[in-house]
Amino acid sequence: MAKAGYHHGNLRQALVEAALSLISSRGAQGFTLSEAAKEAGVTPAAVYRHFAGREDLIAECARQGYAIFADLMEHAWNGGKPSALSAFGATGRAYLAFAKKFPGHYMAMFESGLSPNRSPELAAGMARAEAVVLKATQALSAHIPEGRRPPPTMVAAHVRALSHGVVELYARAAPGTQSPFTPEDLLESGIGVYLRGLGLIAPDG
Amino acid sequence: MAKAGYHHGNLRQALVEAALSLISSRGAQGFTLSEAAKEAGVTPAAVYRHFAGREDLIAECARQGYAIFADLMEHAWNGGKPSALSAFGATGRAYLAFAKKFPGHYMAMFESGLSPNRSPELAAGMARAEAVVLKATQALSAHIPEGRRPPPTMVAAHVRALSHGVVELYARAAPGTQSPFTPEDLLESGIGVYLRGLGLIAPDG
DNA sequence: TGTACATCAGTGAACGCGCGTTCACTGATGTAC
DNA sequence: TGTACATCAGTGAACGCGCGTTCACTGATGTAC
Repeated sequence: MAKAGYHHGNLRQALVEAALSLISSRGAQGFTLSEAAKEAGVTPAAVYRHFAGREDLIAECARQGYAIFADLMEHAWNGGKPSALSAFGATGRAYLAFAKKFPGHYMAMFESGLSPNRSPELAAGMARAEAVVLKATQALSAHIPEGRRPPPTMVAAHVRALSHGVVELYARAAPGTQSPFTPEDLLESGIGVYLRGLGLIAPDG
Repeated sequence: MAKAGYHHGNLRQALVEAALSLISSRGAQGFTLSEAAKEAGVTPAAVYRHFAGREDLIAECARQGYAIFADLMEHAWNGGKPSALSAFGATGRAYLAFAKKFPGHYMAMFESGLSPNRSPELAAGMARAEAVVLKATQALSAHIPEGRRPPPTMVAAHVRALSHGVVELYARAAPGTQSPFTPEDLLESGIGVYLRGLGLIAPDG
């Protein structure tokens, strides 16, 4: 953690954090390598000691994001305890909490336009995060009345889409797209109605 | 439509169309004024005869987008005929169809980061489009059993979020985020479950 | 129909800027003896 | 403990590039007479 002098000490992570901060305020497209270097107190050329280039730095942001995201989701799911339903609700809240607390990571993961297939590490992070969501929807699926049991992958996609939509439209300080409801309320209530539609909550509950 | 020679004839609209094409392929952030000018067969400086600058050109794309969008939504809603429920489904399909058919407009409207409040014209377009959605959810609301009738603005927000999420995650040729379902199927089924949750479709329907 | 002239949509050169990336280098660190 | 040396993280200058924007200009168009 020695910070002064010629050698930075922990430049790699400092660059990642500078990049995350810039991405969250300017978007992944608007982020520049030079600015990240400057914010870390270092020459642009120094970045190339640690990353192959601009894209590689963004990819590392995404990679760390997937790791945090998957951890948070797994922790929220908690093996489906105390009940699949309540644990499912917890993962929904965790999704939104992640997006709000780590906007730079979220943007690097879902809005940077870079493919998770660009490196095995990225793909693995993505897969791990997705596995949690799928596991949760599968567990939930067992409680759905047989007649109206959509494929768990479809339920997962619905929930992902709703969550992502709430984040994009209502959880950002987006100018002009305000709403009288908090994103938390919107997601909670939206998922509530959806689960009722699946027969997982009593119609009058 | 005279196209040859020194004067272009309809440069303003040609620039808008070039911009839309570029935005849809590179994103609103990645779009450049110079490239749009080149694609329209004109010097970058010529753009300034018709637009105040880069941002103004993007804003015009968004403005035209809101107009098309509101028209499509109104047409789909069709005064709530033959039934509020079926008309509502039509507006959902229209939303997705718009996003797929006019990706440049969609991105300029919802992903460019520019505020609808930057000009009265933009704000009006936005408001008109939103009014259609709200009208539809209000009409729908009348058929919801009283006990579980959320505010229509909340229902509108849920539907918007789900639609936007489906577009962003599943309707783009997004690398690595594939799904075995078409975006159309996802939106249709997702809204179906949701409406069931509101008590608008019979539980076993 | 023909000419003079006002209008204005486009040109092309220039500007200052910040970008990503490269390169030979230099200064700090840490290890071998 | 002290010295020589290998390692390597950072510097700083340079590159070519494309950007948005400005400016004086010029060529085409259309109108008045």
